[in-house]
Amino acid sequence: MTGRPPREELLDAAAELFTLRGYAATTTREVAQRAGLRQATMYHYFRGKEELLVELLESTVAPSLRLAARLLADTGRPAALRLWELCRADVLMLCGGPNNLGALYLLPEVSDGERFGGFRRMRAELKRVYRGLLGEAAGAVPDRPADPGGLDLCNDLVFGLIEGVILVHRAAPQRSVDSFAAATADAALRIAGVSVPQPAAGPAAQPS
Amino acid sequence: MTGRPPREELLDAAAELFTLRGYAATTTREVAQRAGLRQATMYHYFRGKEELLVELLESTVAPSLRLAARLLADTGRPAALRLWELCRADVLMLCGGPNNLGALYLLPEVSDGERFGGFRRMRAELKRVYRGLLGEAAGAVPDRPADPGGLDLCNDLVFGLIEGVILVHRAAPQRSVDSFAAATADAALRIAGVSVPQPAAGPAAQPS
DNA sequence: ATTATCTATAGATCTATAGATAATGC
DNA sequence: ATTATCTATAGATCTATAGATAATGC
Repeated sequence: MTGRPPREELLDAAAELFTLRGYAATTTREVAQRAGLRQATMYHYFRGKEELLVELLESTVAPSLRLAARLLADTGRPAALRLWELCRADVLMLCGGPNNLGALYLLPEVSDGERFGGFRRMRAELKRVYRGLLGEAAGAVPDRPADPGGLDLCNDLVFGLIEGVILVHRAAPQRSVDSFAAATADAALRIAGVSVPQPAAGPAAQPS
Repeated sequence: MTGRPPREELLDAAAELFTLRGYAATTTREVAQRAGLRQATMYHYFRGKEELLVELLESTVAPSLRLAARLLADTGRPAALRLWELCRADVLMLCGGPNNLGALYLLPEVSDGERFGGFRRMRAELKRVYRGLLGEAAGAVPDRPADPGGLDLCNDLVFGLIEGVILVHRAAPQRSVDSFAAATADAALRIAGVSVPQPAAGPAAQPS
């Protein structure tokens, strides 16, 4: 009747509480209680509260980064299509699942000190892949783009849109994540000025 | 030598600390200290820590809401142009100023309980103005749009982009906010599928 | 023997209030 | 008289550790 391993129960409980109330506002007692354990028992599985957050962050970005690397190397298909897929997958990752895991990225604690450096480095690496695909899709040579400043700005906007969906999803969590992800990927390519590659795979609403 | 009124010093200190470290992680002692006061003196100016955040939130969104109402009523000019101006002004509001005030919108505490309801209502009203301008710009009748679902989705994406710039700005705060705001407004119209109205007023980088 | 869990608690904070004192404005 | 500020502190937490007890696996 115990269900899943206590370690996972603790991570799930932390995910829910951290995303809902924030990191500092969540107590170790609440996390343990939601996992059906006493407060001190948490320390058998984790070094401390911080380790819970580190593990949640890295476990969400890691699969996304693996997919990104795969897509970047897959030079057989058009870059615009691969960029579209990456956008879509990231929106699914950020908004899918029972908890709004993407909300962890917004916690002010994360942009702070040493302890979340690993996550931040992965996130930066992911952004670099976006930039590479964007440069290819826009027809520039990756290592010497015609307009580096414009490319960086465009990359920031696309990346900002993808991270911004966390907020949209938090405001309207009832919407179907699947079609929302496709629509967001469409929007990302529109920001980039790249035509959406695959009408069949992206049947999202095209306003106006 | 005291500089500005203590009330403002306290608000500024709170803005800096809340945006940097978060609400729950910031102590009233730190806020007061940064304002050059003792911890207890804060309670002469504010009912409590919460009131600091409420005041910061409402004082940022209120001017934005006033501008939005003005733009919505200004039916003499094209809706696309007015939408562009609103986007630009909001980005300036969210990213301008010494502190990254927009980051307050991301705090998990804000989406929580009763106490920030006033702010959330203002924000919802602002979003409704976006929707109105977007509907007009897309050529639909405001009260009976041809594709309400598509309009809502598009509105969410545009609004998400605007809020997403908070994250972009947090990641790259050194960029000129002015040109960034114009580029974001351009991107918002591109998401909406509306052509950018005024090339002279929006000299932002157009990638590719 | 090791792993998992619990109770109890030390030590450190943190918010908000109480009450004193100084400064200001009639 | 009122406003602004301070010191001191009550009361409530919260994290992490210590140490005991039960369960598990050889």
